[in-house]
Amino acid sequence: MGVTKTEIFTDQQNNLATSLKALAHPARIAILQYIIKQNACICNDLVEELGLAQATISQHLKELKNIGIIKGNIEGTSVCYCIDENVWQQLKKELNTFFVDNIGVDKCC
Amino acid sequence: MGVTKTEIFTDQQNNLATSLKALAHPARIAILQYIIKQNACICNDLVEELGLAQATISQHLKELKNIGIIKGNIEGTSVCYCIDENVWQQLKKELNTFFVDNIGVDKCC
DNA sequence: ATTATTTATCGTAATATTGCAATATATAAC
DNA sequence: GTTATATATTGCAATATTACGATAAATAAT
Repeated sequence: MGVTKTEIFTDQQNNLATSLKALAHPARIAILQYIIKQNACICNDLVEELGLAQATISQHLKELKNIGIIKGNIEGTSVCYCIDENVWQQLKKELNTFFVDNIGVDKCC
Repeated sequence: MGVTKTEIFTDQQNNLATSLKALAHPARIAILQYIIKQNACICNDLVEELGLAQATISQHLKELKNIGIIKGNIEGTSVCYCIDENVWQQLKKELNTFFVDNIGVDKCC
C-alpha cells in the first residue's frame, strides 16, 4: 500500500502527527528559526539565507501555513510571513502534554 | 532530486528534524503512549492494540529505536520495549528550547 | 504600456515512506 | 528433535516527499 491508516488512530494522535510532520524537515526548522530571529521575513529572504530554490522555499512555506503555525500578510509584491502566536503556543502545549514528566525510571521488564 | 539537502543545515537542525520525523506518525505516537501507559510492552501487545500487521509494528519500533527514544530488553522469545528516559528528557529539552516563549505578539509587517 | 520584482503553481525526476505477506531467526515447551 | 511463540528482515506495491526549472499571476516602477 504506502498510505497511513489514519482511521485506526484517534484525532489527537493524527493531528499531533500532522503537526510534527510539518516541523520534521531541517529547512522548515531553519525557516521557523529565521522568522523568530527576524520577527518576520519574506520568501526571498529565505531563498538567500538558506540557498534553496525559490519554488522549494515557497513549497516549505505552504506546508507550514497548512498547519497554521505561520501566516502571511501581502505587502505590495511580497508576502510577509510571521509566526501565528496562538497556533505556536497551542502546539507547545500539546507537546508538553505528550512529554509528560512522570514516566518513571527503570520500569522496563 | 527528491533528497533532503542536509549539508546546508546545521547539525542541530538536522538532528531535531530527524527526531521529529521519527515521532511524526500516528502509529508511533500511539506506540509511545501505550508504552508510557503500560510502562513497557512487547511487540505483540502493540499488534493487538493497534491492529497493524506484525511486520509493520516491528518496522515502527525500529524507527523509534533508531533515534534511541525506546530500548528493548530480550526476554526469552520476546523483546520488552520501554522508554529511554535520558533520550526522552533530552528531546523534551530540545523542544522546549525551540519553542522559546518570547516570540512576541504582533511582530508581522 | 512595458519592464522588473516577488510569489505561487505546475510538471517532473529522484528518493523516501507505509504496509503487508512471506520468510528467516531465535528461544521455549513438549 | 519437533512444535509453538515472538520478533526481525526481505521484497514488493502504492503513495508521499523533496527539489527545481518553467511558467503564471499580481503588483510596483519607469
